[in-house]
Amino acid sequence: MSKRPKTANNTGMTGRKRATSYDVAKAAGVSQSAVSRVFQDGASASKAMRDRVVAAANKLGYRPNAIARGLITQRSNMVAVVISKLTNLYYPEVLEQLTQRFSEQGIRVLLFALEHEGDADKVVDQMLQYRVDGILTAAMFTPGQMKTIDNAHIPVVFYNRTLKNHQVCSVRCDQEEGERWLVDELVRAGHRTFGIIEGPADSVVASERKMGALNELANMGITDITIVSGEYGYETGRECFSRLMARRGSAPDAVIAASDAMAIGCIDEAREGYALKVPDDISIVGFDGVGPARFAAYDVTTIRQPVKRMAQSAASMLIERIENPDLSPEKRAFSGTLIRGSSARLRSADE
Amino acid sequence: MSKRPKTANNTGMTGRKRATSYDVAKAAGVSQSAVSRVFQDGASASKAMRDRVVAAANKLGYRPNAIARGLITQRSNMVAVVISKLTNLYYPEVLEQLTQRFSEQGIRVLLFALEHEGDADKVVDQMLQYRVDGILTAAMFTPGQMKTIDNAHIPVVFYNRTLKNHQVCSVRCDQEEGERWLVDELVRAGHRTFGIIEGPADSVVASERKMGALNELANMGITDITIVSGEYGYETGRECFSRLMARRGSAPDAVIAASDAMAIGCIDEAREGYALKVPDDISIVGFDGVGPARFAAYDVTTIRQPVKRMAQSAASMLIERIENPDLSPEKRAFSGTLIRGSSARLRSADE
DNA sequence: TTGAAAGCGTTACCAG
DNA sequence: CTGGTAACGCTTTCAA
Repeated sequence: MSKRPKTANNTGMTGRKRATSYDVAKAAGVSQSAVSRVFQDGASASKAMRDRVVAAANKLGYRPNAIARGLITQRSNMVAVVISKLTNLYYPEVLEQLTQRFSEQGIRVLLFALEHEGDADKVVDQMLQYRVDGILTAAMFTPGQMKTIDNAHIPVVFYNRTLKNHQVCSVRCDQEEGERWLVDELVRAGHRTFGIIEGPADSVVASERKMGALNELANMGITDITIVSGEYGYETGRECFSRLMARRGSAPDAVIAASDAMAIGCIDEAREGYALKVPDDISIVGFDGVGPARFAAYDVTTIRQPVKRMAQSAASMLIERIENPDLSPEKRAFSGTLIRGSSARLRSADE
Repeated sequence: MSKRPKTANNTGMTGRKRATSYDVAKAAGVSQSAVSRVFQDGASASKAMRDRVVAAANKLGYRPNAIARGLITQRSNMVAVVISKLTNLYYPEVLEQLTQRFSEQGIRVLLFALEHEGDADKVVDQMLQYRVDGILTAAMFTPGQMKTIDNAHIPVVFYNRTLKNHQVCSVRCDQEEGERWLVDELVRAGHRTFGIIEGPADSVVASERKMGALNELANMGITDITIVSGEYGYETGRECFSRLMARRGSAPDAVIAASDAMAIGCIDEAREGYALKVPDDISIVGFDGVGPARFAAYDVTTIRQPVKRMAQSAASMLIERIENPDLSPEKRAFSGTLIRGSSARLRSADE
């Protein structure tokens, strides 16, 4: 008989409390350690013992307490996933892939949804309190936040972001390359005057895209460029297009939008507000290759990110770092795919 | 000096391990219980003590271990959120609202993303192991799963679903009422022949919508009805519309689709595949009122669910049940709003 | 207000 | 292979 002070509900399982390994041990007539081993992976337990324990456990509805396990093993088997604007059309797919991949590896996802990329301060504290084994973030951290996280020795993987002056793991789509392709195609198809619809200021992705486009436009000797900016999203896209027209007086040959959602907004505003035909009167391109970009009414010319591969790569990278904390930082960049939709006048692919 | 067997890293904080309340206590020259109290809500601690502890804690980068706390308090402060198809256009907004609301209350979200509604079996086990305080689910549970959950005394709130023969909490949008409105409007505007694009078979929401529409069509004496079915989503919508046309030979007056995404698919297929003008030749309506339904090229006539209110209501309902487990089950039904888009020929609102 | 000590439900280590 | 016992880091009586 165990010397351990008994728990309050040993009087017949009528209580509200859940069964513990002690309850199972008693019911099966074995030691508590034995029960523990039966529910572990590399267990050493005879078949006979295993059967008795499992039977007792089932009868009592016993499940190992992952919280208690985490306390002793120093592994919560939870990772934090940080995402800024969940309604972004693009992130749901990322999130789905991530949770799926983590879940295959027996890792649970603690979700932190930020209103804006800058809101990370409170959540960093939460993540640390919950002792997540790793962090996968699609939002920026400040140097101070990174220091806090590093001090706690928690591996971090950035998704489509990176931190300057700081060695970090990241998985990203090469935004600049993508913009370069778009610009090249547009210029070679004869476009000479450009509008650029820039994304929100606090988004690194947005500024990479803008710089990528601007640099390549400069390379190609294009100088007639008008830039307007706003949040991501459809409504903003429409409004930005109006501002663009107001600023220029007439339509540019092509508009490069920071996201598909903005591109779609531009297309609608061009058609409805200015009676422009897309792509006959104006070419409009986006970025991401998300679902609605494929809707027939838009069929946006865009760069599709290999979301699935990126997400899986990011998850694997984080898991590796959790298992082996001394791995050095690594950056993986994926190329997007040019989607020749019908929202831009490009030369045909085989030309 | 504490009698407690010291931890391995008391030799000067150079180790990799995180600071514990013992470390802080030693650094501040107080007892460990004191540290604990300083980091609690209804604490009783003198200002002097509080200051010393906080100072020491900051120096050591101490954060209370939420896992250990959960073990002793029997409250993980985590809820499970179960969502079936995250890429559904509709769920991201729900998820964003939920996490926001929970986070305000100091509750963390453990996300379980299912591929299909039927995949809940493995995740139920996980939720129980992690001792979540409550479950909010936008996927169905089997009676067996519910029994498991009930045995563990974990409160559950269903989102847009309910369980027959089982008293459960739920928050839903009245799908049948919504379909009734759509049907009424369409019939009163003169539509007499109908196509119904049904959602996936394992979705309760989908079948409620279908039944709502069928019942009201019967009430209105409409008999010319063709039903085709498929998964939710744009591509399926297009394909379903083709099948509908093939089955009927000619276009019906109106098509009632199970979701906005399917409605959008129908619109594109009607236009591109059959050269039909929407809404002149055919009226097409959807359900949900999600973002892309508002894109100008579609402007879907639909029922908008009050997602924000629903999500907040669901979160509150669950929190109440966590705080007071004996509250009786409660069902809340919200009415949607008819959005008079331009994808259907309705009479004007003030007629 | 403060401190000592007893758990919370596991896993890890160590004899047998 | 099995059982006993010491942590894991915290909250919670209970005395002082």
